[in-house]
Amino acid sequence: MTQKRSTWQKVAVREELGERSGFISAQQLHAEMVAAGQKLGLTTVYRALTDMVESGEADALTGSDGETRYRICGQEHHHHLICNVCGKTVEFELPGFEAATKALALSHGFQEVSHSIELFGTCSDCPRG
Amino acid sequence: MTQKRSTWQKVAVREELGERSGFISAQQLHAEMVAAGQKLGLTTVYRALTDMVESGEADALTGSDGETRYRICGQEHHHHLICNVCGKTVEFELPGFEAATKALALSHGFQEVSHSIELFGTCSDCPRG
DNA sequence: TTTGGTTCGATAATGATTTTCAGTAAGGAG
DNA sequence: CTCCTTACTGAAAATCATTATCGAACCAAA
Repeated sequence: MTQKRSTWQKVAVREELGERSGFISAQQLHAEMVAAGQKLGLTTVYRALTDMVESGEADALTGSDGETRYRICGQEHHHHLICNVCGKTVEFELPGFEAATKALALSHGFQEVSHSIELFGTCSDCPRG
Repeated sequence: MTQKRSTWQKVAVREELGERSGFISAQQLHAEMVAAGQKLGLTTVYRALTDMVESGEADALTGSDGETRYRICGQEHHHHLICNVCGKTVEFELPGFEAATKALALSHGFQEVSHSIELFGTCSDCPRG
């Protein structure tokens, strides 16, 4: 059976991503790793990130510009509070909301409901616009 | 100053979009309009849709597949409940939630907060998976 | 070291969206 | 109504992120 191998490339991607607190695109992450002297291919970075998302190690977030950004995160269900300026991300939970949305969806006849909740703003470290 | 002109193409896109209850991609909308006998360019459809989003006449939603889908909607603040199968969309509001998210964001030092909330599920008209 | 996979990564391909740019047509001025 | 000015149109080319190809590199183990 196909089992995953641990390579220095994958480890490097995981570490590089782990050093950040916000979301970053595959392209950008790759560019910075190359700039830092690590020789790996863009394809590999994409593969490593995709693997991490599948295994629940990272979250993927597709922005309105069509670019997908990634971030290390825990496996528990949570949502994100994201700074528009610096990209800093805070995870949070909203007790009661899960149930409320589910009830609302059911009242409209929807089943197998999932939800996507993201809050965007400017964090205290960044100048206000 | 640059003012907008009204063309039959823009009107046609607005009408075609208005006849639908769910989100649809620019490509798909264009394909159906052409199939229906209307001769207009894909570029024009993109432009018309972008204009409508800017003017608040429509909502744009970028999915995880990188495709942007559009839908006619009112200007009041609302969220969407979307069927994964047929694309049917229901608008809803969540009284109290707006305040809750804002308070949560502020407690983390974030300001100028906006949020994105989408619920996905299978509607009563579609077979469950 | 030979074998049988898995992984790498340069490059080509894909596919949605945008840009170009020359030709078309609103819509106000006369 | 006719003439302009300039936004609009749309076919084709350009972008750009992401994915597919496929031979080379690599790992574990027999």
